[in-house]
Amino acid sequence: MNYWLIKTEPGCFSLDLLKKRPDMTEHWDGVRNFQARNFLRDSIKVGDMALFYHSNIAEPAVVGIVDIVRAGYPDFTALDPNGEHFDPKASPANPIWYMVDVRFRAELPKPVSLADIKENPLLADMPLVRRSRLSVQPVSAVEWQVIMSMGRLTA
DNA sequence: GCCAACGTTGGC
DNA sequence: GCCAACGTTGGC
Repeated sequence: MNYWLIKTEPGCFSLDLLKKRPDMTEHWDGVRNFQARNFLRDSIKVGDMALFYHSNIAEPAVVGIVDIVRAGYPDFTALDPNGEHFDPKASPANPIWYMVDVRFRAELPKPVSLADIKENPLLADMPLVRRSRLSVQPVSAVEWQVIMSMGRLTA
């Protein structure tokens, strides 16, 4: 079982949206970065959990956690010429891009902001802090526990 | 809205 | 295969 952090802009895919449909899964699609793609395709497994991070807003923060309910499979949004995530190089035989399905698990009673994360020396090695724009990144067990505790979420 | 970081593209 | 130009991300 591994831990991850996935970023979304709440304008297009917010935790609230997931929360409203606790019994449904959602495709987490549109990732167009090779390093992130590799994690989605090769590393993320069913049963893994991910921190749900809202970016590109006034106070970017980890706002909740989601379960990975389906491991990497081809991101069909790359094949839709009218879609926002269309990639002319992708084809059914060579999908290039991958996505996973996630399901709402919990909301953090206290969102953990990027500022909070930067202040905590235990979290200094997170790619998030190292100014990476990576939209899917691994999280260590220790980092996970620290963020759970900062977010006042008890298992 | 600005701009720094950084990944990708394409000419050579 | 180098590297300049360009596009995107995302914090501020």
